[in-house]
This record gives sequence, structure tokens and C-alpha cells, in this order.
Amino acid sequence: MAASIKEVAQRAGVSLGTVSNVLNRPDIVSPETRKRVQEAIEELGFVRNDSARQLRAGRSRTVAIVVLDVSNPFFTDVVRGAESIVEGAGGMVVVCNSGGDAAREHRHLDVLEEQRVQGILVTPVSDGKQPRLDRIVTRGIPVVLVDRGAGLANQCSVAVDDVLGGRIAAEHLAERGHRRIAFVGGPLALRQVTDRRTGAETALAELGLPAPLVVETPMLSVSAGRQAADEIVALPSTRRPTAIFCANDLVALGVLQALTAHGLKVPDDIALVGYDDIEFAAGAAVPLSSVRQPREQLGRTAAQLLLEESTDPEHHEHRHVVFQPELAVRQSSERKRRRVR
Amino acid sequence: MAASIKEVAQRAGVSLGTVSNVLNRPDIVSPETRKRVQEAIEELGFVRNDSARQLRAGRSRTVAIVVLDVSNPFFTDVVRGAESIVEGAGGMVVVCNSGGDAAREHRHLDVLEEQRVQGILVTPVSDGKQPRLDRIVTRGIPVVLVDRGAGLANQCSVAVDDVLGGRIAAEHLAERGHRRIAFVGGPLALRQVTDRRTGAETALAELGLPAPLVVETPMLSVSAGRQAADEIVALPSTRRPTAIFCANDLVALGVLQALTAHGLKVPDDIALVGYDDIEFAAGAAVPLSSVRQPREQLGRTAAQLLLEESTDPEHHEHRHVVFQPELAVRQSSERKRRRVR
DNA sequence: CCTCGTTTGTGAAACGTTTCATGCAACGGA
DNA sequence: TCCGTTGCATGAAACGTTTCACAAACGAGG
Repeated sequence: MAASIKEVAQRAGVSLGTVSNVLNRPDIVSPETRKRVQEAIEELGFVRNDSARQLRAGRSRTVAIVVLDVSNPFFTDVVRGAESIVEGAGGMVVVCNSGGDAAREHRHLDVLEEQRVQGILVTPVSDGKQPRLDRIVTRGIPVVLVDRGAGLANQCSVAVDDVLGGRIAAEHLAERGHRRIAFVGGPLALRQVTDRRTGAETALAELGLPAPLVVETPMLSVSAGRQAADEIVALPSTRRPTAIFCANDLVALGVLQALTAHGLKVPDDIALVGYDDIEFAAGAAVPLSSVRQPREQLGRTAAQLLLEESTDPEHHEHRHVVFQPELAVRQSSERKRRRVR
Repeated sequence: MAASIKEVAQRAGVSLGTVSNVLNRPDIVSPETRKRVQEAIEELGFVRNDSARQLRAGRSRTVAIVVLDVSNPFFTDVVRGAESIVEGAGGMVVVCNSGGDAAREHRHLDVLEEQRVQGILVTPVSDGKQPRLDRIVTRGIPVVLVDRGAGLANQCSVAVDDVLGGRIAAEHLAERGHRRIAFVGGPLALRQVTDRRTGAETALAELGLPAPLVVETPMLSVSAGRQAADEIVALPSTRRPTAIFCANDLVALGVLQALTAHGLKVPDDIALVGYDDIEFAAGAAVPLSSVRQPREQLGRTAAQLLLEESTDPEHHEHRHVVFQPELAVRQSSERKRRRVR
């Protein structure tokens, strides 16, 4: 059933090595033999056994990307960016989902290490030391951290300046005349979340404005956003913020939905700014202002760094690429009508 | 650098086979030797080489799922369902994205075949004959079709009755008093799309209502939905539908956004029903009525069928599981106010 | 005619596992 | 004492490739 190179050789009346040559260096074998071999391959429905190939050759053409949340459009866009580069180089991308769970992340990394993949792009669940990643790196498998500032120096990283992103969002809202601003997102243990918060707080402090009300959520999801908005709506109107900056767009969409359900108008009653600029942000019924990250670019760059290190590990120097976010201004943070009129 | 079983054996002062036994059948080796071996493994940082293991053992613990669109939350939920089952059985899921492109789908399937994965869950791009899939099946790799009625009998499939789904949506809108109903979605070559349309048309015909206006979109995305809505808004109000049934939620969200932008109220001016009931549907600013598919359940069942076939190919009989969709009624299709009041 | 280089094909070794037949020692029962 | 078991470890074969040193055939140049 599973035809091997040996049977192909037999059928084509050539040696085993010749078949391998047809497969890997077709140019060094004469046209006629090549043809005969190819016919045999065709007839037998032969398909290379990648395990054997990899065992002998030591290399794999598979790049893995381990994402925090496969349901978050932000990550699927990063994946698409990585795919475009890796497939262009003749490789293949597989996606693994940690779902924010450290145990699952570990399981995935273990299996990927056993598989000796060509390299791993990963947004780790936690920020601390990563003995697993370190071991993988010392084994010679390149690792690139995605959307995570590089703590350690033994791997490349690509990220977006989240502190700047938070700053931009806060300055935008301040410039629109808002004084009472809330920050919604969590868990605060996530680096991305704290960076965005820090940026916003710093900017407000510099402008002499009060620190934002921080509402922590258990995760970055639509439903978490909805619950947070319920809390905010329950505040007495004198303390209720006039603007909310959310740690990502999923949360912002949840907030938007809950505010609307409570009869509050966005942006007239409360302005809203999200983060990531996923497609659903622009498509929301009140189009969402959002801090845009170059999502696909993030994936592309990460993949490029990985391939670079993989191709020439000797001369490779680890790099840390940081992109600048920019604000996409939409209706959810338009100037309040009462001020315009 | 890459410690092998042989070096572990040497260090522990045992034979090569004993190390393998510690790894695979720890119970048949005496506690003391086991301990010595495990220490050696620890000290050398040994990690099994999966290529060699697989080459020899013939089996893999990796299940692949090839999805049409990794950015569509519908598929990410199916993935999560499959993950829960496969990981429960000690396996691992990798996700491959065809992006609706037949060539990429083929590339992925080829590589997966070379890798001799344990099995493949796939929503194929096209409906016709699938020589590649047939070959994979004859090689002994189980394949389960996801969200695709089974044309051929040589594999299992799980799907949702899309004709019924279309019927449910149409009957719901008719019951709400709508007479002029539009269907938005495409490309019409996609089985899912035509089934949903057929169901709607059949239902309307049975009720003696006029056939729906069909607006075909080039793909099932938010932006495609926006463009389709622009077309509909441009119609003279006497011909303009009072309700729109969309082939999926992404399209429906686009339609919703465009209608709102044109100043039309949902559901008062135009009612809206989507399909899939993704999380963003309930979270939209006008919560979207939607035909719910058991997304995770779809993934779970597919994975179960796959593992079943994989475990016991002899006694396995291919099955075709069809789920019933149900309607989640929300604000976007509430009874028109002018009729209620 | 000899030598040399080129082109093309060969055969065996090696990659790191798993598996299986076999060896060896110790033990209990008759 | 002998035999049959039992428990544990061994060593070699096999999985399907890639790679590499080498051989065969051939023509060209001296």
C-alpha cells in the first residue's frame, strides 16, 4: 500500500539512489531516466515519507506558530502574514492554539520540539523565564517572540510599542476634551495590557489630567467587555467616565454593545477607543476608533527573522523589531456634538 | 547537542532497548533502572526524535484540520471543538488555512500526506471529485469532511442541515410579516451558500410568497456584505426588501454596518438574519438574529469519528452526521415597531 | 594508444527510534 | 536436584530516506 522509493526504483529499473536524485536534484539525472522514474512514481502513487526524509536530512520545512487565542482576529491576521512569507519560501505553517493556558502551551512546545520543526513563532502566555523556550533555542531551533518585548537576548522578537499605543489613545481622547477617562482590560498580568495602560496613564499625567479609572477584566473577550461596561454604567453620573480606552477591540466591542443596551450613545455620552483595529472594529455599527497594529506585517517580519536565522545560524544576530502603532479615528470617538454645535 | 537514546543508554549504563522501554512501557522495567535512565534523560536534556519514532512505529499523533478561512470565527470554534477531543486522547491538532484557495489546499494536503498524519479534518474548497482526498484515503489516512455534505461514500462527514437552516430563517421572517425578502451571499458555487438559499426559497414558495431577491457576493466577508447592502439601499423603496437573510454572519455584519451608515434602522426599516451565530453576532450593536450551528460540537464530532476510524479501521463504517440548526432570535429581526404599537 | 575529465548511475552507510526473539538469573514447587 | 516460571535486560533488525565515495562509459586531447 505505502509504496517506497525502493519499489519505485525496482519498477523503473534503476537504483534507489537515482530515484532520490530525481526527487531532490532532477538536473543531475539524464532526461530519459528521469522520465522513466517519474512514470513509475506516477503509476505507484508514490508519496515521499517525510519522517524518513527528515530523520536522515535533519531538516524540516514546517514552521509553527503558537498563538494566545485562535479566536482573536488579531492573531489570525498575524498568522496570515507569516503564512505569506513561509509559503513563499516553500515551507508550511501550522497553527497551534494555547488558548492562554500555560499547560497547553507547554504541551505544544514539547511536541514541536519532538518534531524538530524548522522554527517556532510564539506569543508566550507568561512573561517570565521560559526554560522550555531556552532549551528549544539551545537545541538549535530558532524561536521568534511575537507581540512580546524581548526579555532575554537569545532570540529575536517583533512587537509593537504598546506604551506608545496607550499614549496615543489617551492623548486623542484628551484632545477631544475628555477629562474622566477609563481604562478597561485585563488580566493585568499580561504585558500587552499593562503596557497600554502605562502609556495612557503617563500621557494623562503629563497633561495634568487625573489618572484613569481602571476596570480589570478576567480576559480580553467580548463578554468580559460587556460585564465591565455594566460596572461602569452603574457608577453615579458624576463619577462616570466620558471616555473609555479598551485594551483590545474584543473588549471594546463588548463595551459598545453593553453601553448601547443601557441606552447610552457612543460617542455622545461616552467615547470609545479600542486596540488592534481588527476588521470587526471598522465594521461595528458605531465604527470603532482603534489603535492599529500592523498585524500582517508583524507576522511577515517574524517569519522573515525566523527564516533568516534558520538559513544562516552562524552569522545571525538576534534582532528586536518594534513597530509604531497609529490611531484609526472613527465615529466612536468623534468630537462630542454638544461641543461642535 | 542533540542527545539520542544511545547516549542516554551509555550514560545510564544500560542497553538502548531499555531506554526505549522506559519511554514507552515504564512498567516493565525495574524501578531502579528506570530511575537511573530517567536521571540520564534529565541530565542530557534528551528529547525524543519524533521522525525516527514515527518512521519506525508508522503512526503519528497529529491530527490536521484544514479550514476554509482561519479568520472566520465559525471555523476557529470548530477548531476548538476538535482540539478538545484530540487533546483528550493525547494527540495534537495543527491548523492549516486554505483561505478558500484550491492551490493552497492542495499544497497543504500534499504535505500532510507526506507527513503521514494520523488523520485530516477538512472543509474542502470545492465540491467536486477530490482525487487528492481519494488518494489519501486509500493510503489509509482517515479523512472526515466538515460542514460539507458527503458526496462520496469513502469517508465520514459531519454537517449541519443548511437547507433546513435557510428554511428556518425564511419562515421566521415571513412570520414577522415580511413579504419582500432578500438573500445575500456567495459565491453561489459554495455548497453552504446554495443550500441556505434553496431552503429559504423553498419555504417562501410553500408560503405563497414571492421568491427572494438574490444578491451574490464574491466572498463571505464583512466588506462583501457592506457592498451588497449598498446595492440594496440604492433600490427604489417600492422594490427594496424589508428583510435580508445573509449566508453568514460576517456578511450580515457588513450589511448591518452599511445600512446604519445609510441611515436605515435595523430592524425597523429592514430586518436582518445571519447565519452561524458567531460571538460577534450577539455582540453587535444591534444584536443579530442568526441561525445557530453547533460549531464546537461539529468539531468534536468530526474528531471523534476520525479517532474512531483511526483506532479500528477494520470495523469502521463511514457515517454522515447531520445536525439541526436552530434560530437565535435577537433584536435585528424583532417585530417591526409600527406593527407592535 | 594512453590519460584525463565529465557525465551518469550505483550501493552502502547512516539517521534515531521501536520491536522482538533471546539470554540470564532467581525463585518456587515437586 | 531439577524444571518450569517469572522478571528484567539485551542486541540486532527494520522503518524509508539522503548522501557520499566510487564505478562505468564515453569522448577529447596529447
